[in-house]
Amino acid sequence: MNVEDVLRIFEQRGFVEQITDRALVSRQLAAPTTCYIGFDPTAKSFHAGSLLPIMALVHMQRSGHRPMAVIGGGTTLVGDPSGKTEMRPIMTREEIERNGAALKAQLSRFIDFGQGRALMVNNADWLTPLGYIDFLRDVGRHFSVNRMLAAESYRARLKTGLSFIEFNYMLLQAYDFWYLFKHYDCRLQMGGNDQWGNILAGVDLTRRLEGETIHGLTFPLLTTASGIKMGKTHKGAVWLDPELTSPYDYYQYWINQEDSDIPRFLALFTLLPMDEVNRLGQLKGEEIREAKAVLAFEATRLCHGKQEAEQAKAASTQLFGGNGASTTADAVPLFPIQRALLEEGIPAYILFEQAGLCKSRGEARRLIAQGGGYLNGQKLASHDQIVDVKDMDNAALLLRAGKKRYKKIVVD
RNA sequence: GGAGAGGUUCCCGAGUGGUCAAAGGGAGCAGACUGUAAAUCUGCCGGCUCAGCCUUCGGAGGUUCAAAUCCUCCCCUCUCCA
Repeated sequence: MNVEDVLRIFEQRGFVEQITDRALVSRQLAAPTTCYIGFDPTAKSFHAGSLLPIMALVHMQRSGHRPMAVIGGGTTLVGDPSGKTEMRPIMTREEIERNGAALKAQLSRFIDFGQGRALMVNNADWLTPLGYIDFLRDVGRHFSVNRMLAAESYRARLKTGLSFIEFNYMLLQAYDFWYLFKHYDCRLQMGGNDQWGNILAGVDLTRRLEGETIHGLTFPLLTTASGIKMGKTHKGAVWLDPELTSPYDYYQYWINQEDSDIPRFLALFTLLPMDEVNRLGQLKGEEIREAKAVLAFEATRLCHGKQEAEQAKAASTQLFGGNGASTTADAVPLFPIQRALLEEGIPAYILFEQAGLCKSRGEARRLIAQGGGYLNGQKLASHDQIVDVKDMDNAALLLRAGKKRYKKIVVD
């Protein structure tokens, strides 16, 4: 198979923060290489924050390499302290296993696991049978506590406290890398920059145990231009699971990104050729909206498929296209309500709360009082205005909270 | 194990007997301005049947007309010592 220069692709697209040795990695990647990224099964779905590593695996595969996704079923039992200020709650095995299975299915949307073109393994398989004494003798002896304490990831935790179980995390991840090298000839580990210390530990361990040099590469830790962690919104995380975050909301998440993030995000989160990325990235002023629409469409297409992406785009165009919103828009999140309730009539603020547009009735009252509540495009004058069947339009009601949040109410 | 400091509303952080649903900042929400952007300005920002009521200041008791504030016990965190 023809191997493309994936390192150059990574560099052009902004995937690289640190690299163990550029020349060596470049040489390694001249031939098909097995590489891995670890994912923590702490939830049953990935969120937008995991998209960067996922895209990295996509590029690896497209360039003729063999990506491995390692589900951290074993390491999650311990809890990675890197980049955290608090100890993470330790999860039960059942939870972790359930999550791992769901993540596997989700990753298959991005990567082809057929015919050994990519692999997915769970480190619980080799970590849980480890014996403590053997592990200490074989692996523990190669680690210098002095050096571990010097690592940024631990240094930050020294102030707030670090439990012994967390302190062991680095050894386990190092052992993973060695194990994957040994059993799958995996020679490159990638990860977020907070993983740098852990990756190096694996490289070191493998050198000591095998006398072989393997490699590491980290991605920049993405924050949006306003410094917020990637993939978070007021509603919490933006999930890749359409049940948790609808394709419409997913599309909206991307199209609402700040101007200054657009060039970077187009390179990272779409597969468009760099010529196109550069062209779109140079648009100025109002034209940036075009670039945002492309970003949103491409990102949604990668995650949910073309059809969903087109629906999300159509709904967004209708809702925000200037002609005013209408109940005919498809793909707007629905909220079913019992017919009887609507026939009786329901105060507007209660409807907003029930449809999930407001967290509490009090919030709904405030929203409407401040002029942010709309019914079928009409501003609501009073929070206790009664909404009933007579307000239906095309057998639906279109609620809007503020400028951007829509919900279509349909009869159950 | 010993000594000290501390646990406040989503986060940071004031408050040390009533005027406290609790300063200030951040985040968030809404309005204005715009381009479904940013910045800025304004308002909101525990719940409810909302000019009133109910539940909050680590947990459980107690003192008091009245407690986030005082007392007792317990849990947890941090610092120093062992």
